[in-house]
Amino acid sequence: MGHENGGGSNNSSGDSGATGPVRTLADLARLAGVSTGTVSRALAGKSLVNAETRERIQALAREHGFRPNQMASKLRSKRTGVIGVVIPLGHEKRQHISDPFFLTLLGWLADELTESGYDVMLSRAIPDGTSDWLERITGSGMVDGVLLIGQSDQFEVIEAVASHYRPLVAWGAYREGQVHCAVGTDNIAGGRIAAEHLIASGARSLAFMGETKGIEINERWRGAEAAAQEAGVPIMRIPISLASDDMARQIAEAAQAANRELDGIIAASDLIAMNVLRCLHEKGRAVPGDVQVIGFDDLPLASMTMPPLTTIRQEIAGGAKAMVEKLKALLEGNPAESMKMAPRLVVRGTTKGA
Amino acid sequence: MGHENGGGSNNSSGDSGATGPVRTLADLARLAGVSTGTVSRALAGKSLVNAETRERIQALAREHGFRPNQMASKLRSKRTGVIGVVIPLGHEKRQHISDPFFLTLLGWLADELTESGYDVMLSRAIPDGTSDWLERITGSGMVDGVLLIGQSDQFEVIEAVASHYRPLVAWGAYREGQVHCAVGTDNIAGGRIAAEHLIASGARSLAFMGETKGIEINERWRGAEAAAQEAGVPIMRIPISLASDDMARQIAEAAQAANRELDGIIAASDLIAMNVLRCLHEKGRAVPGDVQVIGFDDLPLASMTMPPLTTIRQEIAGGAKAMVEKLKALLEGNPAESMKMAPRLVVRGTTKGA
DNA sequence: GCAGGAACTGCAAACGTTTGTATGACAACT
DNA sequence: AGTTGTCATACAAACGTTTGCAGTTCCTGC
Repeated sequence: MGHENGGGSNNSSGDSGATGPVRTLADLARLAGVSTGTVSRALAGKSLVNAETRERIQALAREHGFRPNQMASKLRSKRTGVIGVVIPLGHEKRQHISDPFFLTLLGWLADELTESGYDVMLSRAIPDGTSDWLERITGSGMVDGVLLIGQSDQFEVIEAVASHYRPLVAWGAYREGQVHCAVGTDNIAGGRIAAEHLIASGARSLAFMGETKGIEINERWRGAEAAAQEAGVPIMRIPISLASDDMARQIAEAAQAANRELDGIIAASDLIAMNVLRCLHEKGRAVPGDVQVIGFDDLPLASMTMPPLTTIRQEIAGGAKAMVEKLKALLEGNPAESMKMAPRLVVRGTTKGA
Repeated sequence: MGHENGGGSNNSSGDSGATGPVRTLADLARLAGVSTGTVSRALAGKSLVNAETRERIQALAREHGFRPNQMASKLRSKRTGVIGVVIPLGHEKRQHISDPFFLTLLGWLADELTESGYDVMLSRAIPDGTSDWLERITGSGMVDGVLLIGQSDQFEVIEAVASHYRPLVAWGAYREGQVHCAVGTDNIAGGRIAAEHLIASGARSLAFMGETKGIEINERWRGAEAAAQEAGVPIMRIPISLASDDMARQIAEAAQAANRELDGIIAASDLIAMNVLRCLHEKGRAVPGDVQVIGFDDLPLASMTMPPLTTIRQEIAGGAKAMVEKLKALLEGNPAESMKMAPRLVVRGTTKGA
């Protein structure tokens, strides 16, 4: 391990002529006096090769810092060891991965995947009206499988691709009978819980803040709307773009317009909730005194706002783990069922609690 | 373009027997009645091939949803179009990519890289005492170049690898004469500015909160310490681990121990600052009335705390852009110089301002 | 002492591209 | 008309692995 030079048996300098850098199996084979096939097997640690020879070859490889070319290996073995993680930007024009929910999920996915020995290939995809954005990734032989961070408004495209490309798991909504495997939260229930909590805490006029074009947020809206109607409480919908600079302005305008009446705000995500909080603070409205606010996601930063944010928790870490497990099942040819996780109310300081 | 069937010249159904799925250039070549070489050139859009033939082949490819196998392509052309983005976890045992600074930088890097037509391969590397963690990535022929998100405590390893592997750019510190290209903030200046601002705003007893083993944070500490000494203000150093659950506890303990005297806290990062803020709030100490707090990074979430966080801004987006540009220069064989960006004080609500 | 296995190892054929060179056709110039 | 040149395409050699199959050696049991 420690010193290598000075030992004597090594040929680190001047042996049988200038042995250039060892770049290929063939080079190493020549050095070891065996065939490339044997070297390949030895490095793969297969038992087909004599233990002693294997050790010798591995030592030689280490000494010369040799690493087999992955492209060649992958081409031949038709297995890349790479999972594509794709973020469909969908309707959002702003071309950013920087959304904290995406990043959080990505972090957990990356952890799980590397844990399982996979490499992660990150792609930001901008749907273009065809299914090309996805098939470019699935069909290139570059990845063994694909993980989708969100469905955006591309449900049909994903279905179409999944019908002929098996190893694909998406974070998002599950609709009865869909073919692609999805892991996500029960957003309708989540929306409902949020509205019910607000109403139970005394809110009498609600607003839902979020752009409802994406499937998931649309479901949250529908859940909230249903709960409000059942309770006979008025609820309005205020679309908020996710592009962060617009967001503040839009929220300000919305708050302006609906100034007095509102006393309960359901934000479609924690990110929106944080902006709402700040906006209300600037307007001098007390939270939760004048207005109660509830978020969605329970990102790490939700507990750091002032007051800490009441929110609907999605099990992001658990979901990431499930996504990877299901993908692995699919890669092995086994079926994988979609999974809908129950959302959980986390009461903190922005609602009057129960 | 529009309809293809019914024209007559196409063989989309029933022609010369069941033309199975088109998987290789050879398949397509047979269909088009040309050689694989021509198909390859046609799909690459090279001018060596007759415009008409090229169109025909491209149309055929589209029709059959053919995509050339990337592994084969990359093997042959020795160019992968992939950039490895590596997060060295270094001294931190906790194996998480989820640090918000990392994720923010990663987001920008991914945006810049995909913009330039590169794919992004994400690796979480756990340094193991050797340089293997890095060479495994650089030496595998899997990526064209490597971007390091932070140097952790692996400065020497990075230097060693960079001496024989050119296309490598790191976010982090620049030391006189280093061989690897680094892009980062002048952390010493940043630490100094933070301390000076606190002192100018009336702080008389400072604390620096952060683990100073990593190069960058160590520099921030040195800058702050120097400024404090010059002003004759006492400053203490409180190591804070970055593992988020420990963090809160450690901060609470530290605050306990140094209870009364402290009136100025320099957090080594915004994340730490947010935890400090929350902790102080729980203890009932007013910010900035009793204690002033300043962060470092200016992450998006810095403006969302209550009160909004005064911090030292690093140009993360600009830095990401620079990293990618420098990497591209290196990939083209040109030299690339390290870059040290000036930090900027952003005064918000957690200090008494000036 | 010999047949029948084990246990290893070598050989060579893929994997699916890209690309340098050769070939053929046809136009243009002398 | 012969030569030169251009253009379009075919041919075939890489790229560096993995892996089925076929040897080779050596041992075991009869």
